[in-house]
Amino acid sequence: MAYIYDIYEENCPTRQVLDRLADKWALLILDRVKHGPMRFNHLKRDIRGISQKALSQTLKKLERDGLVSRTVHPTIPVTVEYALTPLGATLKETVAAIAHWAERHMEAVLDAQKAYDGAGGER
Amino acid sequence: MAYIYDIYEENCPTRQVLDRLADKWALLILDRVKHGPMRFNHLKRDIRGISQKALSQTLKKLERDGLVSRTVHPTIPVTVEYALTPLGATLKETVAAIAHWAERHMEAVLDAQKAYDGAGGER
DNA sequence: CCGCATCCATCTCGATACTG
DNA sequence: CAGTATCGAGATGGATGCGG
Repeated sequence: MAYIYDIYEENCPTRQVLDRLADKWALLILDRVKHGPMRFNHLKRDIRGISQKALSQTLKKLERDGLVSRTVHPTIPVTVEYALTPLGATLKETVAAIAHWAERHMEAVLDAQKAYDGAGGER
Repeated sequence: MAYIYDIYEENCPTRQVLDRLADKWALLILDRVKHGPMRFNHLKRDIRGISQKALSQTLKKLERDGLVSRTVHPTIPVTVEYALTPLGATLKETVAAIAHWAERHMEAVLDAQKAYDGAGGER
């Protein structure tokens, strides 16, 4: 299987996109938002362990990449909703595939880690 | 679609696996290695921009996770080959899906970035 | 050829505090 | 509610030199 672009080349545009996806928080946010719009603090509450800063930064990147939309409702106080854009929606299946792989093979990975650490890691 | 584990929970084992995959170099290495065993310096040459340190570290993580195998051939000088394990092979399709999404939608992302930067980014 | 050790610049991240 | 600003700590990355 060949690529149109050489993804092993530096500065390959595909790599830049790959870099964005290769982000722990980005994947979780995309997965969390795929069922419908969500507010900032709702995301922050749901995605345990993410700091406000990381959430803010990651959302901004995703917005810049056109994957997530940001809608401000002029209520008092303001509410801001984040949702998948049509472009972002095309990622749904891929993100789900990653998450499900992680689920299915998590135990095997954990076992491999144990075996590895037990074999050569101890001193 | 529900998950067996709550991937939004901290310390969820699935998240740990996700974190490993959410790595720029890991994805590139897995993709590069999926057609057969490769030597260390071959990988280093092919994956432009990766430092020896990053390659070495990422390979070790992948080996620990049981995704990549490391085989030392006692030649002089030694040659070391890295290959997908059976577990790693189950990731082939998923990694390919990510890479192909990046390829297909790269232009849209680049356009979105341009629009975003042009609209509110300039000062 | 493979890869670890070290040094050092850089960056990222989390916690905290403050604004519209 | 939804962020931005700031700061210090820790992780990360590249460059270099050495050893098996």
